Amino acid sequence: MGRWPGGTQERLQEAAIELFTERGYERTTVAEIATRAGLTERTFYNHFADKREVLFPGQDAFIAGIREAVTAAPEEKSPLDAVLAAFTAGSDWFDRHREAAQRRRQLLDAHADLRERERAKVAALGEAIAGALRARGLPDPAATLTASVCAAAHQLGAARWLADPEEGTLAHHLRASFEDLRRTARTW
Amino acid sequence: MGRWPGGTQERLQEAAIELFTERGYERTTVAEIATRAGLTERTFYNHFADKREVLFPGQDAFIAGIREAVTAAPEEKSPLDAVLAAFTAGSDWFDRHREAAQRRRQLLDAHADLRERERAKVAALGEAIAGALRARGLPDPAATLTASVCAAAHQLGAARWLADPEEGTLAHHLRASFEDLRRTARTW
DNA sequence: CAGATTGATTGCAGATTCTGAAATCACCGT
DNA sequence: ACGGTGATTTCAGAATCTGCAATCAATCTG
Repeated sequence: MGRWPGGTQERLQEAAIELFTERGYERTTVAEIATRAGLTERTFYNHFADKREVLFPGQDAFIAGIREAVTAAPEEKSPLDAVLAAFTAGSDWFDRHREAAQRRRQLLDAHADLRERERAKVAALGEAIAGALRARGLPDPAATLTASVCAAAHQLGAARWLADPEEGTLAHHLRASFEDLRRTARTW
Repeated sequence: MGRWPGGTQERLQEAAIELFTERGYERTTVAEIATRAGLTERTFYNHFADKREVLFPGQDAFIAGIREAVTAAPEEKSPLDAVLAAFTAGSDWFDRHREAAQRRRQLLDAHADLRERERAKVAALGEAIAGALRARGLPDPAATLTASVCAAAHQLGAARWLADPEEGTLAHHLRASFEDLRRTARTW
């Protein structure tokens, strides 16, 4: 639609990652990001709620997708299996963007502000899963606790996926983490 | 310690809670909080890293206390029991401040900014527990997963404690939540 | 007791984040 | 050609947060 070159969000994200990598998160201003992308500061805020959000593109859509996948999972599946299936369903997209994910992770690790936002996203993922599990008929407190631990297992799996020198798939590491979870839970 | 009236942090916290309750979080400025406490905006920032932090007094000390208690727990205790004991150890302090905790919770529930900070604190608690469990000899990934689920159970117990019309103790609700956790985990 | 020290508070300047409202711009259908 | 549409821009401004120097009163020191 528009005479403006498309991919505005993408250009802003790329500019942001470049600048954050060059000078660090705090030392780059939103105005600088926008300028590098050939846009203005105000346009940045038309696309992202705040400065941090530029590093979490599509997270809300991802969470919504997980919610729907869990809700729509076959009834006979156990809660954990339903969530694991939802996680692995679109995981090859991440496999195709492994390198970008690694760069992003370095940035998150280096700045407390960004880690705080990430933890909020993880918590939001957990709450979304909890809602979906309740919709499947799992009552509280099981829904809340199961959802929290699934979100934790997802974090664990993603961390191992990024750290794996063999470059195994995300789906593989997610399955392994859920297996570890079951093993660990038996000791509780 | 000084000619200035003591309890500066406490006065700022009370002023903040009052104003947040009256007009909401976004609609009160740091300058207003400081003025109501008889201080200046700059002094507020001498005591709190940012505007949100005024609603999380002593959280870092609390987390440090849990870390130490878990680390120092008797070796024969299971990880879950060690964490539960750490949680319940100082929980009567909260019982004595139940009403304040409820007011605080209402504020957190009403403002996404504040919930984000809370989730970050919960995550920090989880990471502290994970470190303590590793120090006790529990290897990863069990340490990470156990710590996450303990933090989740703590949240659950605290929520029930605040919602309980019978006003049962926090320790009681924490034990109940850990019991629910074990029960739920058996179904995984 | 005068003087130095200390620690908390203050004043001020300024960069930066984020918002609201109105204006601009070019594509698109009619 | 003309108006609608959606994205971008411009502008003004409030609020957050930081750095630095100054102030102030209590306490320590000789």
